[in-house]
Amino acid sequence: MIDLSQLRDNPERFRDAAAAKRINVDIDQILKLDAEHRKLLTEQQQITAEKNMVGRQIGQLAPQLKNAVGDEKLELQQKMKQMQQRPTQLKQREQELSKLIGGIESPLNDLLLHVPQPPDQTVPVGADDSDNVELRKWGEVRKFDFEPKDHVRLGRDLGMIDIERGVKLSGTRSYFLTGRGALLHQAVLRLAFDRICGHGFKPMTPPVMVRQPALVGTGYFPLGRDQTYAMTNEDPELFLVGTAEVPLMSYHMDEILDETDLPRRYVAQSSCFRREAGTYGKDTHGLYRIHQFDKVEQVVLCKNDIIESKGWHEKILSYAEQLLQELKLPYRVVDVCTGELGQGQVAKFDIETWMPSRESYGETHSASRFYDFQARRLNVRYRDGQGKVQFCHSLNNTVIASPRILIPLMELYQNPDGSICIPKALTPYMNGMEKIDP
RNA sequence: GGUGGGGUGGCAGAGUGGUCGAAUGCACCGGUCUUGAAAACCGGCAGUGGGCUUGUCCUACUCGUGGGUUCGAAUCCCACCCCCACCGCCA
Repeated sequence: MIDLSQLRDNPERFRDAAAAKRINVDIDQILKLDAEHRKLLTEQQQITAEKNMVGRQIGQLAPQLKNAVGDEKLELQQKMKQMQQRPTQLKQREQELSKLIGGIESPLNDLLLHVPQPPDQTVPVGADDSDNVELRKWGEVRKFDFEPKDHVRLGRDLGMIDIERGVKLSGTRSYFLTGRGALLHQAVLRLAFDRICGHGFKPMTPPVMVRQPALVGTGYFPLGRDQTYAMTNEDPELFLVGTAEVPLMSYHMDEILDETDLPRRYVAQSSCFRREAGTYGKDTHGLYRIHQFDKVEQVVLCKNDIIESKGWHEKILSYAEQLLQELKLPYRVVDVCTGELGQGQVAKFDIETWMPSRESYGETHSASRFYDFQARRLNVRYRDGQGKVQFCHSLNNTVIASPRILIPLMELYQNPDGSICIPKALTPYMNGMEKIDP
């Protein structure tokens, strides 16, 4: 959620943001409704104030009336009756206004939920991923002196992946990980979890079914609703999360933290569910784009301070990089351009890992910074040193997402004989196994 | 799934129609006292929105949520959400 008073002061900034992020929202309509809303609100509040005042006077009279006798009692009764007329008159107009106000608030709130957070000044301007700016590269891209197999082939030959049976049960973009495939998947997740805990993140196991407020709060609703699986039999409706970011960020919903509690750092592994609506025919091969996967996610809640936010953004990015370096997977970091930013993101760094079968770097990580966008929607605040209540800043990044990370892992570590070496970092998590032989 | 009880400030806990946004205690902050600390005492201590005369200002809303009754609702009525206890079922 953006700050409405900021939008009033500088609507142009939000019009530009909407254009840059290609989000369709009528800023002028918001300004119009807001002005109307405040006008009616003021009128209504004046009426309510008068009504309340008379009510209070009656309240003072009531005990007197109780004790009074004879003429005095009659007099007071009459006075009371007379006084009671005024609030009744006022109430009609008050209710009229209340109806009008309600009629404005719902479309206004709906529009406000669509307004994007403006990107940070430093973000490269652009329309799509071709405008993303590469910041750095790490590692040597492996040149094969034999014909390499892709992960689907490797997975089938080594009994690690069974896509056919996954599809048989659950339809397109579904899969089984089998045998050593399932082990490798668990190993890489556990390594990631342990490493990030080592950086001071609190391990969590969150719910993956959430109610709507968590999704609205984190900014996935209303705009991303069609990407989310809904359990419509439940009342209230439950949704499967697409990332542990949703429950982790919502953990402190409607709370006021103490400044000394910040920063809050959490990590969770969760299954992630994504409908991938509108991607028919895109990335249909293998385990790149699938409906269900597992991910270790890191989130940070920090003070309302831009410098500090940026610092955390760099840090959570570096934690992911360290992990890829430990796994010796070549990657690059890109500064994602304005057109590719989500509604609430002010800046985003993606890590793309080299995937031989795609002959390109493919996105494996995404580190986002929101400033107070999510905290406003989730109402996550803290009391600062001066006792002032402020919205937190929030950030998140992938630590590892699997099986997508198995694509580079399997393809880059393959040998001419069809076997796969297991990276040193993973062997302890594979019960000492160093190689996956045919 | 069934039955019963209950949701009040950071926490505990009073309040069952009338200046109640709410007693009291704890916690917290400031002060007095003290060499210092503790104790004691004094004072402060919710959030959000609107207005303009931007003030130690006015005002509205908030006692789980949303409606209703009433001149007036934390208090009465209805619906929903949640929690607790017991029973049934169960990984």
